[in-house]
Amino acid sequence: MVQDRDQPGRVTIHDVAAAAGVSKSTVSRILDERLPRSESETARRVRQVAADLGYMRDVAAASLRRGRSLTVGVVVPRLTDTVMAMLYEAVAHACARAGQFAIVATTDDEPEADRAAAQTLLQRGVDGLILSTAREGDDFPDELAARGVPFVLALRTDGKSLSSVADDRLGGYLATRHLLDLGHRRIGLISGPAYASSNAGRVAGYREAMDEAGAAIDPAWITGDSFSIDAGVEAAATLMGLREPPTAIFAVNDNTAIGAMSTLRRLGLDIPGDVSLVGYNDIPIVSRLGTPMTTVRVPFDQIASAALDLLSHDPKGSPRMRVATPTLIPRRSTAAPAHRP
Amino acid sequence: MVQDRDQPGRVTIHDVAAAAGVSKSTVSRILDERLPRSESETARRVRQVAADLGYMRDVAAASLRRGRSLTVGVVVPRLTDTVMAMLYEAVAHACARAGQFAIVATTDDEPEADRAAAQTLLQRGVDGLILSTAREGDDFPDELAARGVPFVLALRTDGKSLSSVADDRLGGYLATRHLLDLGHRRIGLISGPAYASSNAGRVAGYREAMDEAGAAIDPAWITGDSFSIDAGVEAAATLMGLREPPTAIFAVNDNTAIGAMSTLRRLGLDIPGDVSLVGYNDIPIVSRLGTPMTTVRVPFDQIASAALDLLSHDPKGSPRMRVATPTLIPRRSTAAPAHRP
DNA sequence: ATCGTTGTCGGGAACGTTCCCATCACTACG
DNA sequence: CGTAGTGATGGGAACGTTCCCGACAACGAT
Repeated sequence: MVQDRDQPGRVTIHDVAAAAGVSKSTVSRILDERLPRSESETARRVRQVAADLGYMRDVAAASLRRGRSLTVGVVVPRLTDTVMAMLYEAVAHACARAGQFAIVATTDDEPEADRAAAQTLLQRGVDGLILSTAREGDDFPDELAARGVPFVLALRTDGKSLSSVADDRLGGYLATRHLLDLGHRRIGLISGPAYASSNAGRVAGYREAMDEAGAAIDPAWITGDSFSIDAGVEAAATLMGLREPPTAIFAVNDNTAIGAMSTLRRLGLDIPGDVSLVGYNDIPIVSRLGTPMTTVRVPFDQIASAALDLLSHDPKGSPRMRVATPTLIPRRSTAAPAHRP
Repeated sequence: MVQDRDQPGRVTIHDVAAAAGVSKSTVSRILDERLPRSESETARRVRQVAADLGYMRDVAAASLRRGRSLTVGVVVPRLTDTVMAMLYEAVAHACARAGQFAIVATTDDEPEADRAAAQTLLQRGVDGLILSTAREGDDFPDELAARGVPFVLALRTDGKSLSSVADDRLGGYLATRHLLDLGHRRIGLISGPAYASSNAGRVAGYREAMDEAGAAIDPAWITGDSFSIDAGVEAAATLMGLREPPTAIFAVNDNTAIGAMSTLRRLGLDIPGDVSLVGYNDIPIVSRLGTPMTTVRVPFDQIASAALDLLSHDPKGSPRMRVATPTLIPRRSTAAPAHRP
C-alpha cells in the first residue's frame, strides 16, 4: 500500500536501503532514471522493495542536489484561449513522455507581464522556459539569453531565438488558395495583432496566394488587430460595410472567425451562401458550429515536442528554428461564390 | 542586476549574509514571509542587500527543509474545456494572492486517471490537491483521506469531503424560472453526465422550478449524458424530434448549449423566435455568438478562493462545504414563446 | 547590585538526495 | 603467482534552506 506523504513515516531512500540490505548509494544509483537500467539481481530486488514500500523520490531533495528540477515553465497569454490551452496540453504531454513536468503562468496579454510570469516560473526552479508570448521588437528574449536562462519560443518567433513554430505563411497560403480555387477573387483578410509573427506569416501567405493568382488586393480588404472574438465582430462589420464587400473572408484565427460569423449572421448573410469563411487553428468548437468551419489545423503536438527537444538539446548554431506543417481542413463554411462579379 | 540562476554564481543566502554582515540565520529569519515583518535597521538593510544582489530563494531547498512547498495541485478533466481553464486560472490567481503556486494535471475524463494525475502532483511535492473530477460513488476521495492527503473538491462534490461548489440547484432553478416567466411551459432539459453532482443539482433546480410553476414534466424532455458539444447536438435533435417539441431548452452546460444551437440552426429554427435556449457557466464565447446566449454565471473566483481557504485551514468538523451563488445573465437567446400552445 | 524577562543573533544540525571517491572482489593477462 | 583492469558497492560530503538552542545584551523590578 502506498504510504501517506506526511509527518509520520515518509519513506525515504534510507528505508528502502535498509529493507533491501544495501546502501543508500546503491539504491540511488539503481533508481536513477538517467543511468542505463540495470537488470542485476540487486537492482531487481531494490526496485521491488521500493515499490512495496511505496517509495516516492522527494523531488525537492533531488532538485536541490542535482541542480535541475526536470520541470519546464510555460508562459501563455491565457488558458481560456483554447489555442493556448491546446498548446499547453501538448507541452504537458510531451513533458510527461520525456519524464519531465510542465508548469504554466499566464500574462493576460499584458506586454510586460511575461517578465513577471517568467520570474515566477524561474523562482519555482524550472530548468527552462517555453514562451508563446513573443512580440515583434520585444527585447525580453535577449534579456533571458543574457541571463543565461534556457528558453524556446513557441508558435511565435522573434527570428533569432530558438523557436518551434508552424509554417504560418504556408497556412495563410493554403487558406487563401482554397478560396481562390473555389472562384473567389474579392477575399477579405481579418488580421491579428501586428506584433505576432504568426499573424505576419499568415498575412504574407495570403498576399502570396493572391499575387500568384493575379488577384489585386484592395488595402481596404485587410483589417483587424487582435486575436479576440470582438475584434472579429468589428472587422467583419467593416468588411461588409465596403461598397463592394468581399465574397469570402480569411480570418487568421478561429476566435476572430467566430466573431465574424456572428456579425455575418446578424447581417442576415448566409455562410457560405453569401460569404465564405475560413478560420485558423482548428480549435475543437469550430467543427461543431451550426456551420462547421473550414480552417487550418496546426500540429500542436509536433510544435510542443520540437520545443521541448530544442530546450533539452540546444543545437548550438545550426537550425535555430523548427517549423511544422499546417493542414487545410475544408468544411461547410466555404463554397463557390454565388455569382461571378 | 538580476543574476542568472546557473552554474557560475547563483546567489545564496550566504552571499546575502556576508554582504550584509550578519549570519545566514538572521537573513533567513528576516526573509521568512510567515513571520511578522520586522522594520528594524538590520531587517531593512538585509532586504536591501538581498534585492541588490538579486537573491532568489531556492524553493527546492526551502521545500526540503520546511516539508511544505507552498504549491497546490489542481486536477481537471482537460484545459481545452474553457470551464476548466477558467477554474484553473481562478485557482492560480487565488494562489498568487496567498503566496502559493498552482500546478495542474489533466485526466482527459478517464475515470481512473485522476489517481494517476494526483500521484504525479503529489510526487511533485504539492501540499494539497484541488479536484474537479469527483464522480458519484467514486471512492478516490476516501482513499486520499485515508492516506492523509489534504484535498478539496471544487465545482463537484461527493457530499462528504471538503468542497467548494456553486449552488447548482439555484442555478438550475434560475434558468428554468426565467423560461417559465417568459411564458414557456414545455421546457426541454439537456442534462450532463449523471456522475457529476453539478449536473444533478441543476437538474434538481429545473424540477423544482417546474413543480413550483405547476408545469408537468414529460420524461422525454430530459435527455443528454455528457458535457460535450456533440452531446448537445444529439440531445437537441432528440428533443426537436418529439411529436410536440419543447419551446425552450435549458442546457446545463454552455458546451451542450452550443451544440444544441448548432442543431437548431441546422433545422432552420430561429433562436429565440422558435426555441429559446439557456446555457450554463457563461464561458466567454457565449456572449459573442451570433445570438448572444442567456446563461448562468458561476463565480469561479469565489469558488477558487474558498477552495484554497478550505485547503489551508481545514475547518475540523464544522461546515465542510462552501457554496457560492450563481447569477442568471439574460441575453438574446431567450424570449417569450411565439404562440401559446 | 542581582535577578528574571524579553528580544536579537549566530552556530550548527537537520531535510532527502546525488555523486565523488575509496574499497573490494573478481577476472584476465603477462 | 602477481598485478593491472573492471565493475559493483558503501561512506560521507555536499546542495541551500530552516529551525532549534544557547549566548548575550538591554531593561525594569526588586
